[in-house]
Amino acid sequence: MRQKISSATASACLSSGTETLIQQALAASHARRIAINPSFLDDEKLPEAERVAVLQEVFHRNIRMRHLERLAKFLAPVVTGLLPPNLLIYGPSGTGKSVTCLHFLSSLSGMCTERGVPFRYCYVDLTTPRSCFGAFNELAIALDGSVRRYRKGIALEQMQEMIVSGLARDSGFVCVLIDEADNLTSDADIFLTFLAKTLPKRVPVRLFYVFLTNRLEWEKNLDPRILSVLKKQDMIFEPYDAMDLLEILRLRVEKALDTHRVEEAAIRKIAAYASRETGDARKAVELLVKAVKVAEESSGRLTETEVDVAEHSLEVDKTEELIRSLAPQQRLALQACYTGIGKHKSKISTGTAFECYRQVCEGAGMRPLTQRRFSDIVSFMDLYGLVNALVTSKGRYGKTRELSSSLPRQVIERMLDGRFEDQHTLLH
DNA sequence: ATTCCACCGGAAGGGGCGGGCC
DNA sequence: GGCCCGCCCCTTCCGGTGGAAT
Repeated sequence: MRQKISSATASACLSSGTETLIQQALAASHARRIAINPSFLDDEKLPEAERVAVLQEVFHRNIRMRHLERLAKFLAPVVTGLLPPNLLIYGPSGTGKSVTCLHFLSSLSGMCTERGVPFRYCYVDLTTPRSCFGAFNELAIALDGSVRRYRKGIALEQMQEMIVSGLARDSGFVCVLIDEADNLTSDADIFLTFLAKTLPKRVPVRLFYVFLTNRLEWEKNLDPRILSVLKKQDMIFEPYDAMDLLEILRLRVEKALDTHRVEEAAIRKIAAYASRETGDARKAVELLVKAVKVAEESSGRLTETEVDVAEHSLEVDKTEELIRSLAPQQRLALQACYTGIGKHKSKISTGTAFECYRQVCEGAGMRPLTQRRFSDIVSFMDLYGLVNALVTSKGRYGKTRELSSSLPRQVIERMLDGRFEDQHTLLH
């Protein structure tokens, strides 16, 4: 019915002048536009020079000053020709570890050039988990400055030779910044031994390393011999507090948005949300972007209301994304749990949920997993907050986990309607 | 105090698969 | 390109458990 009407209006529009409609839509969206310069909301889209300029400005606003001071204390000897210690920097994601270090190293490099001290730095990004081979690959690419990737299947020794020969012609100081160093999945020891022992002996340059990690316990899993060779200094980056986040957000707002349409209270609220959660600056900017989008689609002003709406919809987006990324069996299990919870109007036991799951599997034409495995999946979903699973004892009637809902109603409805299914089947 | 339920969750082992290595 | 190792997913088995019922 609804479809009929909409197709009827559509054909009417076509005949009566689609162009007018498009113009109207454009004018309306223009009138509500807040993001004048949206690329400033996404660092990835900025050209290198602009990105550096934005960073300069961030650091001019007394953000991360203490950390810059400490970095300077450790690394400044380079300018006078002394080899600084290696650094290990801890801090949760989104606390600006990489950004601060890159900014600092770029300034340091500038000073060294002025004073005629040969210095360069390179950035090894292990954000996506890498094996030992992958790490060598990244390092080789970072050192020789090319974009090519070395072919898989080369022996590790050969990779090491390439790295050595890449540095053989160099002289002066080289700083290697290794981001997310804890992401080495296998044989981290081989990689680090090479960095700490082999490489410095075999190349004429004077090497020092800065490792970044967000796991405090990383160091404990390492071979103590490597640690002693590294002779490193430790530093900690705390999460941003609300005031820092507010400064960062204000800068973005000034650069990217129409400030007349943005209320200060809204920005404060975003900063408060983000600092209450993890103090992650990326998340704060993400929320700002969403709020701007919400505002542009509705009132055309960014106020606290838009921030609340954006916060909620971001939450929904995240859980829906999580559900979409589940393996088929996990998704069936999740569906079964919510079918069961819906049917019984209350908490259900693992046994009941498993029964539902068997039926759902039958409906979907899939072989059900064992109850043991199902139980593991429930634990997993509990861990990720997709269901609440509380272990309770019902005395003589056994011990079980009570499953209850933990998702917003609209997400459950969409899931049970099978609306996530479509995209999944399209993918396959 | 003891029994007993209904499941928890650890351990071990098999099969499949992808990535590292040559 | 092909081999092989290690990892992941899954099953099977089984001892463990908190508290209502007896």
